[in-house]
Amino acid sequence: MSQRNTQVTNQPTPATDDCPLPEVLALIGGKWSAQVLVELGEGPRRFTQLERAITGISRRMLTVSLRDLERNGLVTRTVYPDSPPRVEYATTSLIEDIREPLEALTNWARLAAPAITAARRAYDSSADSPR
Amino acid sequence: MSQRNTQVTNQPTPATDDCPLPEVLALIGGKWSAQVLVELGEGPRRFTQLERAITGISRRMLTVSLRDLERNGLVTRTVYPDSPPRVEYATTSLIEDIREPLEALTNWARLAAPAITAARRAYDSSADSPR
DNA sequence: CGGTATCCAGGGAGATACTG
DNA sequence: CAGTATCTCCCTGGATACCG
Repeated sequence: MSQRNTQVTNQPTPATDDCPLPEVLALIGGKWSAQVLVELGEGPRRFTQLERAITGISRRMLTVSLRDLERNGLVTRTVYPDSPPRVEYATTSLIEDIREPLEALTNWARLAAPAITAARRAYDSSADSPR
Repeated sequence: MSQRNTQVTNQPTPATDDCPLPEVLALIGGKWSAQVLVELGEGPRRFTQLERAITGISRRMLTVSLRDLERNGLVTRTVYPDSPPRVEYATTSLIEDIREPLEALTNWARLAAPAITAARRAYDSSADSPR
């Protein structure tokens, strides 16, 4: 008898339950995943290409991010039996449909950045003491 | 040389590429922020309203999320000097412009969910042998 | 009602070293 | 070139208790 949860949520359906937005953000919300996707959006890239394009990323985190994206079907990994070894990463068709929303978000970020900075400053100086 | 530095922002911010997508995701990429925004998108809400609408959130995390969103100028907090105390949260105009991209992402999530699940299953079963 | 304060577990992420 | 393997740090987020 696997009883779920002893919570008293007898409400029908909370509006946020069927909202998969947090799950999307979990997919690409990692520190580097978004940048990897953006870079791969330009076209297929090799490992070291990505490593050099994304400032500050380590080999490990690049690997982890790529594996994660690959696991979720967002990028493909193709190994060419060359010497030296050559591996190419590319976005899948799954990505195509979020390119535009993602670009919209990026665009929004550029426009909203000043306001956000101002809001932060105002909040930080009024809420409590600096330092 | 190829210094394309036109801004006077001498902040110690991590000078990533000129792609602010990661920063957007940092704004709303928390576990609950997105759901709070979605809920507030329906209209102004009180604290306990939010707490009950968002299944699984704790008081602390709701407070933290709201404070964070408020600090970044994405939501407002209005205290009415009533008894019992009454506090209302609402989205700011900053949010208006990302409502649509966010909804697009949500929509994409619904459509892509099966493919993602399948990709995960395939990856997990083919990557290597369990055990 | 609308929060804070405190403690604690888990994992995201960095640094470093080694490998086919 | 394209990764793994550890080890560690620290931040996020959960649980609980208390406060104005």
